[in-house]
Amino acid sequence: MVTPEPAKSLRPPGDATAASPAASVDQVDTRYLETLIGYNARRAALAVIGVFLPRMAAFGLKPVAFSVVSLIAHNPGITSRQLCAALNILPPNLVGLINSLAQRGLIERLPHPRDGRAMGLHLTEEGREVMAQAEKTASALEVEAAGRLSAAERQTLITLLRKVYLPD
Amino acid sequence: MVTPEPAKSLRPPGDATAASPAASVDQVDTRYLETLIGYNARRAALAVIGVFLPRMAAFGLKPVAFSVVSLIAHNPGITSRQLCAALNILPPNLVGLINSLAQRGLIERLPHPRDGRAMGLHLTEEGREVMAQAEKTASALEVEAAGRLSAAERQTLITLLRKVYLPD
DNA sequence: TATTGTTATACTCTATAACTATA
DNA sequence: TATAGTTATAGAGTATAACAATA
Repeated sequence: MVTPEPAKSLRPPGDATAASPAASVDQVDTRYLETLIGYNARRAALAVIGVFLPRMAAFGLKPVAFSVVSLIAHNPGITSRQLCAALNILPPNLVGLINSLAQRGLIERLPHPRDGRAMGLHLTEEGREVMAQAEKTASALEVEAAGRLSAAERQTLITLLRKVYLPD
Repeated sequence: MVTPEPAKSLRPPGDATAASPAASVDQVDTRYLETLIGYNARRAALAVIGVFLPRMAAFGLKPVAFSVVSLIAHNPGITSRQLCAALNILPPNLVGLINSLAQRGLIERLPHPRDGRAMGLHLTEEGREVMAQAEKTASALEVEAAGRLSAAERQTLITLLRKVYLPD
């Protein structure tokens, strides 16, 4: 018998890097990747978005669109440039989104009170109604997406994540 | 004077939703979005990737490629299908990546010991050398990316993130 | 019949350069 | 000159359908 028995899923605590050339893998060892914040943050974000997408499809809002409309709701008169800075979006990529939101009647562009180049963004009455429901859904969805976390753990997680991506 | 004074950055604790039609925004209020785990996780992941990309460009490895090579390093003989399942990648999107890694001489495909359809993936000697440096860089980069977090906080963050995206 | 790896392809997301109008 | 918004376009990332070889 040249072929060894299938490797047991339990590997030495050190590592499994040294193995025979023709080895096969039973249980995939992801322990190293799981020591990296970037890896875990990305996996967690994609998992939450996976729950977010089908639920928010009822409102026709994908994650970025939801963020944009939410910021307009809480910052009446915000400009495209301010949205881009706050959400790390590039201006050309926001144009189409703003257009479609305006066409759907969720937002409207009013002239900026002090800068003739800029447009202040505001929710329409329909936009306010849709967003009230959408934010309610998004907040409820949090519990479902992070079902194994207690309220205190959720707060801790958010605090730590903000420390990662916020300057200072 | 019809135009009101620019709104102060301090807003009432309740919210700033109600404001005059022609209002302009001084400081953008992102407090609602920051109550959402998905929003924070996505922002944090993008921030870490922003540090990761230029540093790992020296090895010619972007995040997904790094994850793939790392899993091959720690799981010699892993198959494409297993990589896809572990990293949530779709098979057609892995083909080109595996090809380029093989062409660069970092990995090699050996026949699977017990499944004639599958190929076991292994690092070459050069792949082992590159990956040793790459993982060293990635781990050092963690401290830089999460500079404001203590070691204990980093561990807490990782534990909480895993609870979000891992089943069970 | 089910699965591995693959091709072809489409769709979405993100990035860069350049233009206009206002400041 | 600098900035807000826009256009056009390119590139990267991600998705589905269908196929050949093997289980």
